[in-house]
Amino acid sequence: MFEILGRSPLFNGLESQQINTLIAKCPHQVKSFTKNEVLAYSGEVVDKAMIILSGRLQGEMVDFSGNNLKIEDLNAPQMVAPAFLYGAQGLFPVNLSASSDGKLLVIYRNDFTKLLTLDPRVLANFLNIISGKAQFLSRKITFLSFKTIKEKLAYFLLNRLKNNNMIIPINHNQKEVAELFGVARPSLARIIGDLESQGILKWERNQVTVLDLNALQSILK
Amino acid sequence: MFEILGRSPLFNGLESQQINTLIAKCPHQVKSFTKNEVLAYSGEVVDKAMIILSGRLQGEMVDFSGNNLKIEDLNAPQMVAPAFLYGAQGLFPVNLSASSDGKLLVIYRNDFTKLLTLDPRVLANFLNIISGKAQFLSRKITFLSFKTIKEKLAYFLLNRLKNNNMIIPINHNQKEVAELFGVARPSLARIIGDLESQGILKWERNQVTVLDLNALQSILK
DNA sequence: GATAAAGTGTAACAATTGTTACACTTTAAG
DNA sequence: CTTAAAGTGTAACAATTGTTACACTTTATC
Repeated sequence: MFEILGRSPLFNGLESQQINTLIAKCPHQVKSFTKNEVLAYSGEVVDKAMIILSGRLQGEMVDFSGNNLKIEDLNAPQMVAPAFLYGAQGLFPVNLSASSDGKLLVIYRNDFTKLLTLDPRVLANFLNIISGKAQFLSRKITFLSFKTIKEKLAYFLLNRLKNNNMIIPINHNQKEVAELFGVARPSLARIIGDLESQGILKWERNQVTVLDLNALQSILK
Repeated sequence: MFEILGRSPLFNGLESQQINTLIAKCPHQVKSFTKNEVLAYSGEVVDKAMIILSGRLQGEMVDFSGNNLKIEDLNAPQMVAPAFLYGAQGLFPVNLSASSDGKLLVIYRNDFTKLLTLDPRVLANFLNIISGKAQFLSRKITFLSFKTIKEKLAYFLLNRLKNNNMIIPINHNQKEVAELFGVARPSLARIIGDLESQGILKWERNQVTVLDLNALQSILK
């Protein structure tokens, strides 16, 4: 168990022995789950920290018609929904079920809070985890706020410019970039063609050359 | 100062005297700022916690052309960018400047981490603050993921259904709802009219009646 | 009750993207 | 080198939303 936990971001920087000592001071359970068992339903309160010790869980979004859409696999030593353990709306965002047999380390929220005070590294690690989630979501929102493919493409390219080097390596084909943007591949190709026609950029298979940086930037005004 | 901090969510549940004791144990500065002073630029590392004691700050998004768009006012006793203090990409998401003269409580990150270990209430409060941010952002992403106005409206209405009561009070006019969705008011009205024509709902000034719940739900398949 | 303001409904047209299809080009495999 | 597979470019048409304008309805004010 402590070897697995040693690989968890929550205990980054700690040795197995140190993790052992910490966990021993903290009320916890090791809970087994069996394949297809439902561990939590969307909308339920998250009142305990859960770290996967073995096996696999899956998170499924339930739409308003009752259909399930699998959105994420969770393996050891991942922590389940860390950003929902605290906060006024700390409800499971998805249905959580088991894809296989396995084990969970379970620590109730108040006990987990105490665990965080026992070692500043664990505290900082947990703060890093949930802050990282928030920052990822923040960046995603920036991207989703762009309404046109042209804006998405401009943002994508401008974010990859380095040291005023106008040649941007791209190791995705057009289909993959389109999927990244959530748009249709031919539609993306159309916009690329438009920007090429306007002399703003030159798109090749593994690289893009920005020809008119000002024009590209002003797409995002 | 401690009266102001007593109103900060970070110190919720603590008396002024307790806050006084905690802060005294923690290296900190009280920094003054003057109107129009730039306190931080977008992209700079967030290495200290900053809590406004007096005055007002504003966060401005800088687009790629260098234009500033004011997005947020911050007053006492708010904390500046709490979700960016930890995490690998903990960079200021905006330019931060002063709208007036005022004062900030400044605590460097490592010292702030230690402060969090001194009182489990403060720790839980901070975890609540940044977890709440993540949860808010997560909900926003759900909404932004809807591509059509019909989907946005279905989600908006289904989220307001309570106790199988098909009458939903709406205390926004169409213009306000359209702004909430980030769409054009006539376009929203068009979709409302479409759904009314289909017998799915009846839209009145202060309320909406859901006439065909199944149809509304299946918009979100 | 009359008038003004605010809110709503709708039409015409423009802009953007999605979908489907297929031709062409490039890359990979044998 | 040849063939097959993958990637790209483009067209035609459909779907959705935005913009502008204005008529109509409802609400607020005097």
